[in-house]
Amino acid sequence: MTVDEIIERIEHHYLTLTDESKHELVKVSKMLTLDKETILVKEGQFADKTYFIVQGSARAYYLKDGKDITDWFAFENDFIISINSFFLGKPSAHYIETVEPSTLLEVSTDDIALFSERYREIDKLGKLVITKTMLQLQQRVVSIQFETALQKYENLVRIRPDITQRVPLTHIASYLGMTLETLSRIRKPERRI
Amino acid sequence: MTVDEIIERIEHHYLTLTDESKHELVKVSKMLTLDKETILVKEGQFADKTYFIVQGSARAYYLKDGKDITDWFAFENDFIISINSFFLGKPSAHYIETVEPSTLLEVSTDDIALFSERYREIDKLGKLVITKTMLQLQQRVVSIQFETALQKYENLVRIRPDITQRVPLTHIASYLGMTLETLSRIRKPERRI
DNA sequence: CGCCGAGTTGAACTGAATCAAGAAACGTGG
DNA sequence: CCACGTTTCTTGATTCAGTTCAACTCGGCG
Repeated sequence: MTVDEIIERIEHHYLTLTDESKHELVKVSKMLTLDKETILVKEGQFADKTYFIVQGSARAYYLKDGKDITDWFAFENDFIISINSFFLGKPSAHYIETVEPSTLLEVSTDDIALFSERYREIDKLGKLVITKTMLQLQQRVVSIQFETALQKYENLVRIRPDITQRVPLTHIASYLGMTLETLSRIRKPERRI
Repeated sequence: MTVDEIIERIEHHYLTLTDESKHELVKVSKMLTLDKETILVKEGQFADKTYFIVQGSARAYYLKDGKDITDWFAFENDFIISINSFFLGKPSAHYIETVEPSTLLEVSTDDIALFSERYREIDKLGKLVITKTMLQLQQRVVSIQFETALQKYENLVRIRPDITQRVPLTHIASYLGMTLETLSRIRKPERRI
């Protein structure tokens, strides 16, 4: 898969870009093929890259009292960045790593900023990504707050049925805000197949 | 306070607008003075207005099994909308009402959409508001997920010390995802003053 | 002055956490 | 291709934070 084809996929999933901005994007985009568990961003680092997931998956996580807490998953056609580093210019509070062997598109944050100023559609693309993220977070707040462990798990599986095949349960448990033991117990009754 | 002055306040808190876009905004903005507990948006309604809070406060809430659950507060210089209606064009899942007697600026969503296309700064203003909301939601997920009831309450009070003076405890409790009884118990030990 | 909604307090209950073992799956080298 | 060690997941017993249900207090308002 070429960078051009990937940009087309971004257009397909988000919005159409002008030829000029697309051309500029292609020039600064780098395709990466990585093993699983490859760290893209470390805590404390200024996250100066934005990643688009072509194939595979990644997660953002942080350490809370030594425990690894996942707080975002990204799959095919998702973007992933360290949001507080990107938007607040602060050192990243998160690590970001691939979960599966993955193909990613990497663009430097500086280029994104430059192109957002220069090309309105790139700015709109950013706005669209942020909007989707915001709506997803909103849903997540509701889900965390008033659903039982089982409901939260079922919700996640409904939205992303293949997640249990692709991501270790530990990460799913911490993402859902429960212990691995609880997740295991919840899953048991429905482990047909 | 005039509409012009309010627009200046928006500029001060968000970003500078061009004279032209400001002028257009003033033309379509309406100032409202409302009693407390005035409903601005009803569930099921297409939320076709955006509100900026000049003075006072408002909240977005929904009914879950008949119970009133607050999921957003807005105070001076905040915007408040029904996000799923605004961004997904769906009927609102939320009610929005004033909490205190309030002064609001009202702009129709159609005008916002029009101006966002026409004036780049308006689009950027929207992006900025969404970005801030996203970051706040992100923080909230972390807070809900791994903090005790006491820590969540203390966090909220740290960010917004006057909230307990301005908003009934029932709303604060549901916003924090706990019962009123729990909130009451938590507050007791520190109810000095 | 008495009522009513908001907040408080108490006692029993419960969903999930914690701590502690085990079982299964996985991959690495012989 | 199998044995061994490591990591991932499961299961069990106990504990605990927060819920639920119920009664009570307080302050404001008609």
